[in-house]
Amino acid sequence: MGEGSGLMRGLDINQVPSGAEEESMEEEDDSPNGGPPRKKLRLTKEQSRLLEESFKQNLSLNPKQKEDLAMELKLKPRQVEVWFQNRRARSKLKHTEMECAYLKRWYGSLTEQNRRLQKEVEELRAMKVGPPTVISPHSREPLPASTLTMCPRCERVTTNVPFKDPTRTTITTTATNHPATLSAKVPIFHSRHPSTAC
DNA sequence: TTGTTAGGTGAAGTTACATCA
DNA sequence: AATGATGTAACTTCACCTAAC
Repeated sequence: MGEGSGLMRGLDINQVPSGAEEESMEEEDDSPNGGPPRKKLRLTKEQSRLLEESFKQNLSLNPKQKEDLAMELKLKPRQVEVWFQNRRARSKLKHTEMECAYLKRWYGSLTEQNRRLQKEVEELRAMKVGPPTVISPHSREPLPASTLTMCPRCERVTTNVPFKDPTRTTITTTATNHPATLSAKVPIFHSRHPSTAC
């Protein structure tokens, strides 16, 4: 349905940066299907620079902007359009790759955090001494070890409130800031206990 | 007001060519 | 010189939106 089918079929785009091609650029390529192989334009440095500059200002162009830019670059509007489409795609791909890398780091961090906490749980269990020594800031009462968690940034043990099940042995972390629901934002630690806690 | 149609556009995926190691 | 990898211009298809009717 889009302009791609039919309209642009067989419309080979060869850059002819001579100025006299404005006319010929508008007409369809007379090569039939299966005709001569399509040539591939390589944009000049200056063209790329201008396109990039324009892209920084607008991620997409309206018809007038497209026309003007094409005129300025001595390209067809369609070429400018295609360039912007591909540029947006590259931009998105890059962002996705960065997000993927971030998630991998986050996963690694969580794995490490989990490992430390498991170790701590084991240690606390092994101690088998009476009541834990951590005092709740709220009730002023000693807290069970299972309510404790550790901030991986400051390495301090903090409480995992609200506390409901004293028999629970696994330590859960609140996932309200899961990065999958964010868009490449950083940070997750300290989410439950901001400035004052650490 | 609602439904239909055509045209325009963007996203996603693919193809094909140019370039380079 | 031949070749495989890579980058990217160009293409295809689909979905969505909007204006005209």
